Amino acid sequence: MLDFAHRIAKHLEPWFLQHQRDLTWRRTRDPYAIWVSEIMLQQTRVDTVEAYYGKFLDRFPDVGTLAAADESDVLAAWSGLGYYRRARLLHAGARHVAENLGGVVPDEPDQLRKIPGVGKYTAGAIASIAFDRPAGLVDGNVARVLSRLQAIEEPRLQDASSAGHWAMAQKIVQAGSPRVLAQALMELGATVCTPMAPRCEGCPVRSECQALAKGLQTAIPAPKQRAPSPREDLWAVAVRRDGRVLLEQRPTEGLLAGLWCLPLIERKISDRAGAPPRSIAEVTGVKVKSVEALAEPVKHVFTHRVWMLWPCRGEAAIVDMSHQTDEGDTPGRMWIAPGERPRGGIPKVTEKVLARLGF
DNA sequence: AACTCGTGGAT
DNA sequence: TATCCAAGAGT
Repeated sequence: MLDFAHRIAKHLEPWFLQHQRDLTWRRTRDPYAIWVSEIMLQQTRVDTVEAYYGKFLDRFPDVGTLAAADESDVLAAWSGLGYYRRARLLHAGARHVAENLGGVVPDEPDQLRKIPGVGKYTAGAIASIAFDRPAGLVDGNVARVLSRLQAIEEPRLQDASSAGHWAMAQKIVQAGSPRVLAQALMELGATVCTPMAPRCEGCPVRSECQALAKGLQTAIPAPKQRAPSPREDLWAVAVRRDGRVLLEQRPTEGLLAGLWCLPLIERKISDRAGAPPRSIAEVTGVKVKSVEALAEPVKHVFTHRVWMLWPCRGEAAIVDMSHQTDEGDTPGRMWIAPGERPRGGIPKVTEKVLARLGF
């Protein structure tokens, strides 16, 4: 008589081999390429990653190339993908592997964990998927699948940090091909055992599912409540000079750290009659005259806050040309023409506002 | 341990 | 429209 983990594995392996989606990163066994895919896929949907993955690998085809690259170029390739710290950590990780490991991606989870940006999940994913090592992994999909299969109703035991899930995932991937089973657990969660309306009719392990037996498949896992996002109203100041617009680099800490945005200035309640304040007399060291509000605000929703960006236009006053450098301006400051973009990271929110302004 | 960090699709 | 949350990691 097979134990639970072996019964799951027995059903899951043939199901995955027949029903898996054709995803670009499943066409390679290059550990570096799989590593890149896992970083991109953190908290990010498959369809979104597909739009970036091939271009990124074309640009940075191996560890050495990525390690030797400038961070600004890595961020440029990541622009629009979000969670930009991932790009910096991936870059640092490539340097770690190039400098300390001879450019060879390790196959042991303990060694993988030492790579910047590689946590418990990603270490298990690279070890199992790239090297077929019996390393368990628990992401949001696996946590949901295992919670339902075992009808775990305690919220603390449902999420991906649960030690019980890690132990069970380990047992399951060891009961067959780790490479197949690790991906199969996630694929099941992504395509069948979905959060909202699980397709239990087509589930290869429905005979093992205690949640289904108890009618709890939509009650598990319990929905987690999140605090409402505060709204921030900001003036997005388009300072123009000679047909160009001013971008500035955000602070090195916090939201959109180090990325290129239009200068943003708090829009106070007292401003809301419609006019930008006279306090926008200087932006990023550039003197501004004749500030005028433009059209509707750009709404941008982050995980923990909402930005309402109110575009306004100002003409640059006489600029002190001693600020000019060979790169074109002061570090952290850039004038761009329509269609032009600086090296470095540009978040989607910047692109939204630039599009509104015709840049 | 709770919080931070982007974006977009599904419902 | 509002809400959830996705192949998480670092602090």
